[in-house]
Amino acid sequence: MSETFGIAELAREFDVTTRTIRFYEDKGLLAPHREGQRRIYSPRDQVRLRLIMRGKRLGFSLDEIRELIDLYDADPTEVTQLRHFLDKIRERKDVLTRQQKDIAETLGEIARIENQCSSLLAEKQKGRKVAN
Amino acid sequence: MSETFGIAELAREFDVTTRTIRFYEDKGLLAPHREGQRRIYSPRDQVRLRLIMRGKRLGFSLDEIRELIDLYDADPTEVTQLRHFLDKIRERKDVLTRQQKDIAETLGEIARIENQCSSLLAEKQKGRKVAN
DNA sequence: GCGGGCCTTTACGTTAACGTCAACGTAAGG
DNA sequence: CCTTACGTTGACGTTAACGTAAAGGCCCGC
Repeated sequence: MSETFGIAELAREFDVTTRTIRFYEDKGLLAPHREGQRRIYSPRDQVRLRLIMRGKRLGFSLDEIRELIDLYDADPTEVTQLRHFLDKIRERKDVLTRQQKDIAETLGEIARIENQCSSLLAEKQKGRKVAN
Repeated sequence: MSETFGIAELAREFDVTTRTIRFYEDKGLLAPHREGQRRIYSPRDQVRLRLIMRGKRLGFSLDEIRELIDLYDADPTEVTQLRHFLDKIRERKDVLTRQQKDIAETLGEIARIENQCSSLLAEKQKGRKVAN
């Protein structure tokens, strides 16, 4: 019914260990509500964890991921902060754009190899039939 | 004249330390020719290092990077190997495609934030002029 | 001959991101 | 009351990817 998770549930859902989740909390990436001692994960926490996982897939460090997440839900009040904020955003954009390029290149090269391979495979199999 | 590099040159060129380069060699990612004791890096080695750096920007481990590079210059002779090879290639493609999606999402969200921010900044600056 | 630059190998140190283990609390079920 | 499941904190272990320092070889110009 409720959309809140216990730590074990959350761990199963995201296919990580509870240790990992607690570790992220230590690092300030999560801050679940508590019922007594126990951690309760709201939908918002779940979104955060999703963001964390996405960051990891992109190879970012936990520090970088926290910075990124902070961008998501901070709202800077002062103009100076706002500028700084925009700078950070653009840095991120640059990195991500760079990654896009890298991926495009790599995918291109891989595709070439794959084509060579699969046509080679086709050859071999044709040859086999004939040879037999 | 010659296109070969010493280790220090290479390090400067790619903005890494010589330690890093030697480390990659230890890990089997590079295998430079030697003149006596000294390492000589051919253009081919330079390409390899470039691939390594790209892999790192994408968050791959050195092991994963080596696998990828091995894909580049291996040519599998047996059909069984060829199949296995194609499997690996497709795995890579999947990961990269996944990353593409993740990046696209992240860039989208970041763009939204950037827009909010910059319009907010514009507001503030207009308000300032008026307020003054 | 000597400092400086470039190179070598060997080895121990460090950081991030967890894994693993210990020792304990609490609530439910038989 | 005992076990079982789920949770807690705390502390030490581990792996990857280097950093850093030690000790020395080779060649150059002064």
